[in-house]
Amino acid sequence: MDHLSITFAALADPTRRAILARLALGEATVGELAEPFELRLPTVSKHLKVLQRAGLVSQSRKAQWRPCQLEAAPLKDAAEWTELFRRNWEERFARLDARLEQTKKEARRGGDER
Amino acid sequence: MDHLSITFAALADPTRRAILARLALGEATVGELAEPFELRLPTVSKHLKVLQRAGLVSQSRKAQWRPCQLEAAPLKDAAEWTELFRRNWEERFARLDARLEQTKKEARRGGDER
DNA sequence: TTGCTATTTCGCCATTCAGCTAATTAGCCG
DNA sequence: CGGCTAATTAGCTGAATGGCGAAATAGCAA
Repeated sequence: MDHLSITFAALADPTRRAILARLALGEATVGELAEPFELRLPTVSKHLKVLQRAGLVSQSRKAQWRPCQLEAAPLKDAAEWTELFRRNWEERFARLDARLEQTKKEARRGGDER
Repeated sequence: MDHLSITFAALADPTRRAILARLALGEATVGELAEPFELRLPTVSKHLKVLQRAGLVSQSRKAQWRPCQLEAAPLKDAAEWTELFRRNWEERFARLDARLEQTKKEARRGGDER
């Protein structure tokens, strides 16, 4: 699987997006991350593994805790893809729109030349 | 499932992103979309349904053809979420970084006042 | 060592998903 | 009508996913 697909897949879950939002406020342990959701630890642990596979989260060690930290790089890639795509398309759309406008104008002032 | 999750999930497949890219060039029938991939029609049809559920593609009818068209609105939502998140986080990161810089400076010039 | 806490790994189950083939529907044309 | 093409639906598979509880691991503390 390509990087972009893995990133989008990781973002395609509200729980995982909430985890990311929480991590944006600063490091947190797995337990701390689990607390606001009504989810068992193993479940959260699995979500974290998905996020790590996407490179969105990294984990360090402090005694028996494994604090998680946000990593923004893949998010940047995803944002870039989406933005670029959208911009390209809107440009194209604008050009198409202009052409239709033009055609309409020609039709109004002449009818069937061309 | 929420809108954003559905959109991200739809984007989390290279085939579907390729279909969107093709549609950015203009309308296409299901057969035309299927051709460049080595995929059977029903498979492409299923991908299209996922894209439609996400509101990324709309389908009209022309005789026995069902030309597909790109719809950009959900992409905008996804881009916005990602960009906003990233920007927020980078701001926060910059602030944290500045604070660390500050702490380092204080440590250098004094040691343990606080 | 024993015990306590934090976290992961291991199975298990139900659901979803990407792919296929075969069959069905929809619409044209002769 | 009958035949042709386009596309969808139905039904199947294997793989992945999200949830769980139970067991294993890692590290501190007494």
